[in-house]
Amino acid sequence: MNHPHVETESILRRALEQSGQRYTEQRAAVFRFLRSTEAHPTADEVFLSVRADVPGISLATVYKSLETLVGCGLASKLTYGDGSARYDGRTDDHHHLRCLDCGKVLDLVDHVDADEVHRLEASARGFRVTGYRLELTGYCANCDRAGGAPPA
Amino acid sequence: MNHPHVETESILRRALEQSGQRYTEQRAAVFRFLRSTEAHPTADEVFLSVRADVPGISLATVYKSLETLVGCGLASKLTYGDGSARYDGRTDDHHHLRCLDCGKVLDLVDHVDADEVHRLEASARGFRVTGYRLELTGYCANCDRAGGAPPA
DNA sequence: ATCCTTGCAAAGCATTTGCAGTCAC
DNA sequence: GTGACTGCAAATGCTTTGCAAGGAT
Repeated sequence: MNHPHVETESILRRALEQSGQRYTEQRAAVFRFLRSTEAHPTADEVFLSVRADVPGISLATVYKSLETLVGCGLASKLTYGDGSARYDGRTDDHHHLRCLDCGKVLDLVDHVDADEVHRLEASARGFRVTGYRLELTGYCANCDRAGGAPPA
Repeated sequence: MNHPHVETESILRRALEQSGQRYTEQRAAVFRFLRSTEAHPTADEVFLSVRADVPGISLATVYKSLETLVGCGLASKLTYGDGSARYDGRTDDHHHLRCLDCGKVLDLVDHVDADEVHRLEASARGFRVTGYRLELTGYCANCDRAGGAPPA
């Protein structure tokens, strides 16, 4: 943690090299921004923020960069039905809370118990399980307070 | 289970009445088809199948009908990143297996233990949880056999 | 020098919408 | 008879693509 910027840059360089791709200012800026936020931004939000670092960047390049990062395992794409995809710079195994009112996505700081996961895998007969995704839905503190939410 | 068609029809009539909406041949055909399959079809697949019952139906009407059914709680919408949404006529609480190769969605005949769910809810501080969604990903018997899948 | 990447504009695809005619109640 | 629903076509919104110019190795 001594040189966070340098470390981030070399992580990216290494990952790109491994797949025969090139290090560019645009990809670096997108990667840096994703690492700096917990807001799970949409492609457009990434675009708007990254323009501060790289003024001429285009939305198409942001999409391409995000796809590249996901392909390298440096980010993940979260897809919900409503509107656009969101991107997450965290690569460790974790899960999400999603507000049904404002659409905000929060990190869940807990895991499904490993035994429970194995039990579920066992009931998936004839299917080779390689991963899982869990999402709790409900209402965030802000929207709950606003009273826009049914009491379930 | 003596008159499955009749029962299906009255379930739909009742649900529509409750929300001030009308019973139509198109909605009935979409509902019947969703109930008859476990294939988790896309809107387009629903459209193609339902045309056998209601030749003149339009894709827009299929979309509207599916939305109506979801709104009445008679179906649910499954959204993954790849392409189009899928619809599920089952309304009981259950989860899914999704093949990363062919995209097929299967039902998981098991639940997350209730205690485990409560434990996770408790770690979602400041967030009122109203539901959750779990999806196991991997490779179905067909695709696994075909060898198109990395060994994890 | 090679060939990957960018930015632009246009295309693509799933889904939604506006509206006149039709139908359920 | 009234208001909701259908079908058509056009529109929308997110994302991807083709291509010429520029940049990384």
